[in-house]
Amino acid sequence: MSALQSDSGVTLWRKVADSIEREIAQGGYPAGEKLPGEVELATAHRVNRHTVRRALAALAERGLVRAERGSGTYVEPGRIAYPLRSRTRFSEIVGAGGREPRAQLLGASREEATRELARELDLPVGAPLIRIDGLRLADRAPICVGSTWLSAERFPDAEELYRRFGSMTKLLAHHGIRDYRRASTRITAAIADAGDAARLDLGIGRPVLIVEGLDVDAKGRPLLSIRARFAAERVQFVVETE
Amino acid sequence: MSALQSDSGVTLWRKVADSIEREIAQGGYPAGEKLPGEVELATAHRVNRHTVRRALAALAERGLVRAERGSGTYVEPGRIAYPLRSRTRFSEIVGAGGREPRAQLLGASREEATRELARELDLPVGAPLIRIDGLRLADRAPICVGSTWLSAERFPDAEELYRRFGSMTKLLAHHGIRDYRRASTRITAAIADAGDAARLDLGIGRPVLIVEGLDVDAKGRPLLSIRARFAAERVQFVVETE
DNA sequence: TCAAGTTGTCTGTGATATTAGACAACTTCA
DNA sequence: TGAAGTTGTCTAATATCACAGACAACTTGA
Repeated sequence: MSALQSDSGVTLWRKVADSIEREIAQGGYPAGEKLPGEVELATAHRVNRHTVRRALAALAERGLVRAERGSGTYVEPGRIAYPLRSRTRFSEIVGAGGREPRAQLLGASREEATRELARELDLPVGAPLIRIDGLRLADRAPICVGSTWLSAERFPDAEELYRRFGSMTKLLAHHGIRDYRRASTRITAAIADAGDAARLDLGIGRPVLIVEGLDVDAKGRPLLSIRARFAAERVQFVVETE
Repeated sequence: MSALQSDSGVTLWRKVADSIEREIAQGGYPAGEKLPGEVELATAHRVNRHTVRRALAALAERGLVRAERGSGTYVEPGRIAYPLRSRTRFSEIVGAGGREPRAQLLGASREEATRELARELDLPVGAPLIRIDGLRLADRAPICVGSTWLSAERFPDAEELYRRFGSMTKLLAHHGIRDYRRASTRITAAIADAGDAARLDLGIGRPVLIVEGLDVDAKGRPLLSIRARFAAERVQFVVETE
C-alpha cells in the first residue's frame, strides 16, 4: 500500500490564496495598499509565479484585490454592506460600518421636470425642480455620485438648505417633514465612463451600480427622486425580502 | 480572460471524503454499519470508483472507516478517549462517554510471582499471586482484555470477591482500601494475535495497545499489577502532562 | 525620454488527479 | 458448492496542476 500523500486534498494555489487572504484580514496589508510583486510573493511562498497568479486571480474574482498592469496588485477595501430598507440613510449605513461618512456638494441647478421625473414625483411635465448633485464618501473613498430632484415649488430654498446642512434628512426636517422613507429602489449596473472614473476615483471600465430611488413622506407622497452611481467594488447592496 | 474554474481549489476525492464524513457524523451511517458499495457511492457522488476509493482510503487512514475485502466498508465507532490520570477507572471513563461499561470475568488462577511481577509488586520472587483475567466492554464492543495480579496473601478471597462484585474497586474497598491510584502506565502496541482477535472481536493483524499498569494505595504501596490489551481502533489514550 | 519594475500572455514539460475498464481475491448467502 | 456482491490491484488514457522560461504591455520615477 503506497503511502497516502500527506497533502490534505487542497490545491497549492488555494493554499497560497488562503494565506494571502489571511494576511489581508489580519491587517498585514491595509486596504488600498500594494501587495508585494508576484515574483516576491512566489519566493516568499516557495512557489512558482504562475501559482501566485492563480491565487491572486481567485482573490481578484472575489473582489478582495485588484491587479493593475504595470503597477501592482492592490488590496480592495471590503465592500460596504448597503442594506436597502425603507429607512435608507447613507450616513447611518456608512457609520455602522465603522467608517466616517462625508457628503460633498458638487452643484445645484434648476430644471424642468422631464416626463419620467414628473411621473415619479407626481408633478406636471415641465414643473420646476431643483437638482442637487453630490458625492458621498466613506473614509475619503468615494462611494457614490448622484443627483436628487425635488419640487422647486415645495422646497424653494433647497439648495441653500442643503449647502448649510449637508444632509437631505435635515433639509426635509426644516420643512417639517420628520419622517420619510424609501418607496422604491431600482438597481442596474454599467461601466464607469470618464466622468464616473474621475469623480469616483475608479479606473475606466470598472463597474458602477446605477440606482434609481424614490423617497416619499409618511403619507406616501413623493418627495425626492434620486439617481446615483455607486462604485461597485466598494459597495454591496443588501436586499432583505420577507 | 478565461473564466476561472468554479471549483474551489479542493480536490475531488477530498470533497467526496468530506461528504461521506458529514453523512457519518450526522448519523446517516451508524457506527458498525456497512457503507454503500464503492460502485454505489461512485454513482451517487457522480464520480469514478477510484475517486471514491481515494476518499475512503483517506477516511480509513484516520480510522473513521474500515474496509473489509469481499465484504464491505464499515463505519468505525468513534474511539473512546481514555484519559490516563492517577484515577483511572474503566467504568467512569466509559460511562462519561455515554456508553454502558461492562466487565466480564474470563477466569482466575493462582500463580507464583515472576521476577518482574515480584519487583513491581514489591514481593519476593515466587510469592503466591492471584491472577484475574477479564474482558471489558463498552456498549457490547470489547475494549480491552487483560490480567490483574494481586498478592494472594493480602487478598486470599480475591477471586470470590471479584466474581461477586465484578469490580476491582469494590474488591479493594472490601479490604478497607478506600483509595488507590495509578502509579505508572506504560504503553506500547502490537498486532492482534488469534487470541486477541477472538476476544476483542478484531481482525487478525489489527493493532492492539498493550498497557502495563501499577496501582498503589494511598501510601504508595503496590496493590495491583495490570497487563491489558486494548483494541486500538476503539480507544485513544489521553495523557495530560503538566 | 529612458530604465527599472510591474502585470499579462504565450509555449512547453512533468507530475498528479480523474476517469475507464478489466480481473483477482475474498465474503456472504442460498 | 456455486452465484452474486464486495474490496484490491493492475493498465491505460485524458485533464488539470504546477513549474519554468521568455517576452509583451504597461506604470512609475528619475
